[in-house]
Amino acid sequence: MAKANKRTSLADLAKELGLANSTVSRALNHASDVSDATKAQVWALAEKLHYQPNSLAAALRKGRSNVLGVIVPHINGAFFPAVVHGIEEVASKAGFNVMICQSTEDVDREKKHVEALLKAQVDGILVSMSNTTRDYAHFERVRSQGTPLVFFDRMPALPDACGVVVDDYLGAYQVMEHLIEQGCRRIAHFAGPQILNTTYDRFRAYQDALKAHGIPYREELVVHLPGSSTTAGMTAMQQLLQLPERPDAVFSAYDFPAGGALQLLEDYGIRVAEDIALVGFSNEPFTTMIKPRLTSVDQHGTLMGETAVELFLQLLKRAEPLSSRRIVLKPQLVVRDSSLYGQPAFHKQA
Amino acid sequence: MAKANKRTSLADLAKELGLANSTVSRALNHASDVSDATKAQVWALAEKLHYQPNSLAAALRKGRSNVLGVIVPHINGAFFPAVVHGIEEVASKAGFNVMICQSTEDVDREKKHVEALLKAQVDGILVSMSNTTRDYAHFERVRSQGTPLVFFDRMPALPDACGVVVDDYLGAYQVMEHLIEQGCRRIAHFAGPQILNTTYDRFRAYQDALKAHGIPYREELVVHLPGSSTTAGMTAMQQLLQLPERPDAVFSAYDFPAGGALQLLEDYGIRVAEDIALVGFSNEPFTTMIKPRLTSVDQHGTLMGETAVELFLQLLKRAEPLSSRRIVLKPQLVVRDSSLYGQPAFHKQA
DNA sequence: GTGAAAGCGCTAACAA
DNA sequence: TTGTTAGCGCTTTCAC
Repeated sequence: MAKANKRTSLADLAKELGLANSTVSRALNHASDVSDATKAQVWALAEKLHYQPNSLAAALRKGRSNVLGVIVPHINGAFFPAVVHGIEEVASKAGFNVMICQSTEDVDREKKHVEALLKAQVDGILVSMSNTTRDYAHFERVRSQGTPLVFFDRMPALPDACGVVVDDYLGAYQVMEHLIEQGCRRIAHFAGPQILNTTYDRFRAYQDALKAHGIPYREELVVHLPGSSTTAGMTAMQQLLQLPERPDAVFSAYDFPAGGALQLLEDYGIRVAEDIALVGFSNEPFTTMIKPRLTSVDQHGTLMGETAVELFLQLLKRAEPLSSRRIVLKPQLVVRDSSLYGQPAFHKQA
Repeated sequence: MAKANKRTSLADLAKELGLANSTVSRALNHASDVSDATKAQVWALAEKLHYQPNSLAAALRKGRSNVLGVIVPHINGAFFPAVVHGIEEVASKAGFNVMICQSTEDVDREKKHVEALLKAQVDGILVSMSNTTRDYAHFERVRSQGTPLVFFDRMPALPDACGVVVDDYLGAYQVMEHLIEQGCRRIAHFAGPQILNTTYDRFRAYQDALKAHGIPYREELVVHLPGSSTTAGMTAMQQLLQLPERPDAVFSAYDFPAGGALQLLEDYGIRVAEDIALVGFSNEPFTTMIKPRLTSVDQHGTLMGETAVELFLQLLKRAEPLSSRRIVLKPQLVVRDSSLYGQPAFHKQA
């Protein structure tokens, strides 16, 4: 009877029912101009034969795939997974399937993913740049093809780029004001890659806040992290401890290095909070699990993802390439024990 | 000149060069039976016009998409991201693009993702089941369509299922032997969903190890976690502390609840390790950041992902549905401070 | 080494 | 309400 080796196609249904392909197509797509009887007939057979529409064929014909491509640097930690979650939530409600790709902080992969997504005829691309991305030609290509392109968190310095970011400058500035308020004056900074808007802004805020409060900027108090790992923070902290005069606070551009610093300080018998204040950035879940709990800045990852998709949906609607829109979310400073300078840390009391 | 509103197609190249579509197709695919001159010509024009092959069309025609679908319960924590990383590594080397979907522990989403992947004509599906999955009809459909299906970590109790798991039973058994060796006798267990092979096996090992060592099984020492979060562990620990006699050890089926328990114990002034041993499962990065550092079991996520893809590639080769293959990886007990019962914990010395 | 023609599975004019 | 027809962009026989 049925050919064993082949999936049933729309044409199979049509033939079996003596209907035209177009009628079956309309029936399956709940078109209004098909009799209920026919619809029922078609659907019944479709169920019976386990008919699976071929979305490739539909996409080819329609010129749109209902797929949204997403490129993230990685899915470690909690931030990008949160963004992805937000993206999926809104995208699926809007009828889009999401295709997630990791660049693993590698431009070449990023480029390859852009290519692949374009070839796969995705209806739009959401990107958070890798930290090795220097030129934006691959992004220009996307837009020149007319494919909506929305950045999130990490976006290039292009005047017409569209995207959602968090106000890293503000978040970092608040961290600094908080530390200064605590009485800290020799505040060190663990800096991230200066090529990224995010960590660049955090560094700028560090500098500006110092200046605004009449605290001299000391180059020796800034350590450029080779990565965002715990060990990177341990090495950085070690370097700071070599200084003739120890800093009284460290503002790390990421949480994990701050965690590493905390471990190292403990090894040296230096009490976090009491002897040295410590602040991270990202509000990773582990910040509440360590002692003392780590002060950090929340970036509202889920909201960012949701907003990015909404931006994409707007781009999709209008044909003109929409004047560059940059949505800026407010970060949130979350003060915990680690930054309460001079106060005995919680774990010493227990 | 060129129509502004349309991407250049293979046919455009052919027309422009006065060649047949087929020739251009062969040239682009580096076929051997095309003259080098023609190839060069075609490639030059392709570059010039920024030609992007339409992989949908190719897939439709060829009957294969070179896309591998992956469904994970979530990408929180470090385990599943590690698996995904392993998958991407091997898959991309084999020329496959990976499409990642999260079920968020929701069967309905899992089913929808299966459907979507099938419709998108993926060449195979890799799944780690959600913890709400009870029937496997949607998986049967995949295989009945002839699409290779490989499970990883969480797999259904189907005799012919193919997949890669870690030996959870062994890992848990080692945990128990370790604790018993430390002198623990009132060992509690934070149990995961018993519907999942993974957490079910961890629980079984808990029971079997007790029995093997002549330690009575006490129902009141087992708490079934409502989730794998920190707070779930705090609540569970609180429950255990209500008991007339406190346990001297807790083996948690997940790391995060163990972390939660640790926090709660600290609040109660109960010293982890010294007063009560604590062990988790998964070897999350945070386990080394807390004090005392948490003993755990590593599940080799990356290797699992790599292996899963290799299994998929094997399935793809042979036409027959390959006798069920179940690859079992050895877990690794990582002993840290938290389980050294009776010994003063590291954080008290500093 | 190249071309002509058919068709993957679906949708969308247009006609009836 | 349904059918006819054409074609999305590509690959693949089969000729030449």
